[in-house]
Amino acid sequence: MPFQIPDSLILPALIERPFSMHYDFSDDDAARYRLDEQVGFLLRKASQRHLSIFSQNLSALTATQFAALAKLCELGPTSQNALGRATAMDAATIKGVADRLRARDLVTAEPDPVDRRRHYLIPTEAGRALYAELAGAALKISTETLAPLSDKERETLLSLLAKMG
Amino acid sequence: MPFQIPDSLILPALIERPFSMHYDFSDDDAARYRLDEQVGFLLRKASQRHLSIFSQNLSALTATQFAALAKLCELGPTSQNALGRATAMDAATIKGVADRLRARDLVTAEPDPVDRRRHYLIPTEAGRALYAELAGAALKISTETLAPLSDKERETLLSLLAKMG
DNA sequence: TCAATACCATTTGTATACCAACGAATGTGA
DNA sequence: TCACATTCGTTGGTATACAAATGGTATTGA
Repeated sequence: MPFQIPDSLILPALIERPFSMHYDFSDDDAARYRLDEQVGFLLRKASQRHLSIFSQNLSALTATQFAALAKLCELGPTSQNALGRATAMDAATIKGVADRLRARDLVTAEPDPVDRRRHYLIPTEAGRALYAELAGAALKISTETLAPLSDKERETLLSLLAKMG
Repeated sequence: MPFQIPDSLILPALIERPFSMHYDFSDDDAARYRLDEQVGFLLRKASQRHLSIFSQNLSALTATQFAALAKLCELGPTSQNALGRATAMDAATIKGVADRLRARDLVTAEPDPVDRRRHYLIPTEAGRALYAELAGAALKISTETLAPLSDKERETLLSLLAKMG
């Protein structure tokens, strides 16, 4: 690690500020901000890496489509919006995902006899078979995503992510 | 928490399998798979929450646009693709982001005198001013995203995410 | 019962995100 | 010098993701 000249010697911001600032931060935020250390950037990069591993190991479906199919197989017949809530997709997003799953005959829609607004989504035989066939690969993808971490670190990461909600 | 009937009593999968499987997993992967425990799903949900906090606290730019502008202010004049690499965006993505920043006069493009393929991206005065103005909010967003965690947990999470690449 | 409210599914519009392909320019090695 | 590969920026296509608006339906409360 080479010697780092501190920002305070490089950036004249702290000197050239005769008046008080309009926000609540004591130091020069622009100088302190490091993109590579922000949690949002690290989350985005980790997600990108995961999705890359996913598509390499499971090309039949996207990660989102697999999530919807898996949850639907887990829950059984579910309305479209309810499936969206269970998979963290808003109504507009789950619509597109469900459409693409239906176009491939992995899912069908049945009108709800009680509530005429609703349509149940139901996995087809082909959908259940594909899920059963791919579940192993999906588990392997999770393992591979966490491969850089030790067993204890994996557990820690998952619990911290869950805690962040 | 009401009593939960264990899956083994509901799902006949473990009983109804007379032959060996075609893949390497000893148990019924489809029955073992829980979307809510997979790292990819947890990463997606954490990112969603972060982006929601971001847009609530900083509506002038998207998180991606702010990331590109911040990195450009940090690096100085940079070719478009190089900025994309520095911010984890591929060539097609950074193109759109740079176009939108240029449309708002936060960034300009200058031809590279040595390499006629390249254009330098350079933050304008307005771009630097906006970055300086918003950097504090961006730091606050990171803090708020990590708010459910203790100080020690925050540090742990960031280092584990960084370790995952 | 009826009006206000909430929910369901859909549509439109914008913004990432990535793949694949492309022409132009640059770099390389023999 | 010249074929080859690489890089740069762009384009077209597909797939999330979310905001906002809409029409239809259901629920609720006075």
